[in-house]
Amino acid sequence: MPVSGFDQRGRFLLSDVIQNEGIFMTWQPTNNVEQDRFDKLQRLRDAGIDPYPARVQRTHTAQAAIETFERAESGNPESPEIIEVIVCGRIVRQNLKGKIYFAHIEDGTGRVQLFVRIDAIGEAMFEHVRKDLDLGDFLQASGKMMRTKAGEVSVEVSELRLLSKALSPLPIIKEQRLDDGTIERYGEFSDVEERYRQRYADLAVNPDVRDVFRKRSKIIRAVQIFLDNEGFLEVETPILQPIYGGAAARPFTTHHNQLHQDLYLRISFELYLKRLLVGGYDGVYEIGRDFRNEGVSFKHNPEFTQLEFYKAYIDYAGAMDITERLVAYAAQQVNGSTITHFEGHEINLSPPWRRVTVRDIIRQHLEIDYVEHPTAESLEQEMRKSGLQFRPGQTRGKLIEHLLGEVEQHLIQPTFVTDYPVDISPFAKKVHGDTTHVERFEYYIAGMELGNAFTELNDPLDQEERFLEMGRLYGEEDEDAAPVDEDYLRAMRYGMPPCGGVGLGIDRLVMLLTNRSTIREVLLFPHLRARE
RNA sequence: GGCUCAGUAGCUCAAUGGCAGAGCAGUUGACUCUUAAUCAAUUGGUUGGGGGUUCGAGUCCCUCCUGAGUCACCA
Repeated sequence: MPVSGFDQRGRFLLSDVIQNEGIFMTWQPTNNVEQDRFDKLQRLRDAGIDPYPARVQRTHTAQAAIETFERAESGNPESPEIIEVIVCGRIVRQNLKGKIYFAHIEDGTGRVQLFVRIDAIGEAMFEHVRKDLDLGDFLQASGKMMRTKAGEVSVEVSELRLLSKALSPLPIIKEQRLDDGTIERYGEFSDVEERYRQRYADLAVNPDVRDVFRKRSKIIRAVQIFLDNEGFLEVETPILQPIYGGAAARPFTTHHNQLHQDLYLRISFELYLKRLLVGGYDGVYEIGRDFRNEGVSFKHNPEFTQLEFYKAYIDYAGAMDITERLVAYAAQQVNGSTITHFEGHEINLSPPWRRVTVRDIIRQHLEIDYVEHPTAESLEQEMRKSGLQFRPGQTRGKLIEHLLGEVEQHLIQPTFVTDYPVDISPFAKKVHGDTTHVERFEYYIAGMELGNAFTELNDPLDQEERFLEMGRLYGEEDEDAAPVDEDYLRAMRYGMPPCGGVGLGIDRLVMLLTNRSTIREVLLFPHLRARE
């Protein structure tokens, strides 16, 4: 029945519509592999086999089936107790050998081999096994646990059910376990773009990738446990904000239709979390997504996961203490060690970390002492003399930040860089007796900034002045200059206890602890440009 | 956004401006203990899209798309 046009759901039907069990399909096999699989699907349906049944039974995971058998075997090596199992999983390797069929199926716990004899399941079913099963299909297998002559613990299958037919082929990876226990791979799915665009396929065939995200989950859990044990309260604050702030970044904007209100996706949690200290909590933290409408790079994604924590009655030195213990704890929990290996570097995360001022670190690496250059003009001149490339006409604070950027790549071992110029740090308290610097630190590991922290400014009048000063520095039209948050100032006027606050880029921490060189490798679905 | 590099079969990759190929997977056949199974035969391509140069373009030129690296940007 040749048809083209729009169907009821608005899908355009490009070609002949195939009617299949009452389902109208617009999908067509795109190559001979898919065509073959589609033919198999039809054959199974014609034989009365549902390729996508709803009911499933499972008594054991792959791992549990093997472990249960091995326990029984070690208890009675001669005639081990009979272990009946029903296991489920995806076919990741199959091998037909005449009238027997071997397959490895994989579930979330690992792989187990199926051993299928034609005598055990009957000729009709074995014919489907011979002809209609593919790598990627999901099976349910019932049978007794046994050990093959080659010594592999397997399920001797008495009943086999198809759970899900895979119409598109997963990229095949063959593996060989070498004598030393390492696994050698033959063939791979390594095209970076396709791996990110089809992360499901990447995860399905690359166990290393699955491990990264298991570790990511563990890291976040470790951070939560650590902070909970330190007496912090985990909270959630608005992602949709009428006024963005707490960082210098361009926001994403959106709109609430019924309220007729423009809203911003948050660029930080800072101003909401500190309102909670005003409210009487001694310590709060939030782990969540920040959104910044800026460039994408190996360490920047438009949305990224941030940890911020604030604790009353500590200053930035106390914040450093918590930070280094937190990171070391996470490393210990996920890797079993506070030593981590990143791109050839061995990095020791054990406290205490090196502490050095912005001024000293720049002096050490670039031989420029910005204190000797009290104006932007003078500092620019000095920077030009050193052959540095930079955008002219910036504030002195921005220039100092640029200098720090030049130093960043050298900070491999964990380093707290402290005492920042006041004009780039509107939420930090000034260093006692120094009106030009604030009690702030950023911390660097493996040449990457992991986070940023201050002795939080709790003087509402100073804060208001800083807001206004920022506005003057950035200019009205600069989106990086967040609007003055009057409600935040009102909160400050009720009184906020002295406190320290820390931000930590979770994605970068995951990069560090999993030895991945780009943020995209630790994001399940990194942002990519849409394909046309 | 600038610069550099890359895009060839489902996957991983070859191909001096001269017949678009291999391995894996797939298909057909053999095999009742395989495990990168093996053996025999075999299908599969708009070489990212469009344009140009040339007798002839995967290859050279222009342009667009996508990605990677790098710079710029990024409290």
